[in-house]
Amino acid sequence: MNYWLMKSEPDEFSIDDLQKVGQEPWTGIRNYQARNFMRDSMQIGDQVLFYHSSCKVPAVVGIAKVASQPYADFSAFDPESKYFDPKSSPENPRWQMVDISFISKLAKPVTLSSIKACPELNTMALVNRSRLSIQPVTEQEWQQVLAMGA
DNA sequence: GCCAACGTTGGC
DNA sequence: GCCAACGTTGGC
Repeated sequence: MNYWLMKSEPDEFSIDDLQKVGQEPWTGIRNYQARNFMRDSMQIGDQVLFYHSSCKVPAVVGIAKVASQPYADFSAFDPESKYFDPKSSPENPRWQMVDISFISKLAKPVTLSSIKACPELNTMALVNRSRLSIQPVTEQEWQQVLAMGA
C-alpha cells in the first residue's frame, strides 16, 4: 500500500466537504506528474493525507483513501467547467483521476510551518516541491504527521 | 495582492 | 530542440 498527499483549496473543496459527501471524484488535476501518480501508481485502499492549500493556515487536516481505479476526468469534457480542456475528449482523454473517500479528520491540523520545523518532515515534497498538488509520502513521514496530528 | 518557482506553449 | 513568453500555484 502507498501513501500520498493531496492538496485542495478549502474554499473549493475542504475536508469538511469530503466528510459530508463521503466520496468525491478528484477532478481538475491538470499537471502531468500529478496525473501520472493517479494513473500509474495509485491503488484502491492507498492512504491519503488531505492538505488545505492557498488558505490562512496551510495544513494537513485529515485522512482519506483512494476509492477507485483511475478513470477519465469528465470535467475536461464540459465546456461549462473551469477545468474544461478542449484537447481532452472522451475518445482520447488527456486527464485521469481517482475517487477519494473520507476516513477521518486529524484531532488537530498539522500546519505547514510545523512540518517545515520538523527535521523528519522537511524532506517532504510539500517543502521542497511546493507546487506539486499530488505527491508520494513515505511511511515514516506518514507516521510522523499522524503522530503530530493526534 | 505580490511574487518566486516552475510548467507549458509555440515560434524559429 | 531551444528558449522566450506566458500562465498557474501557493506561501506570505
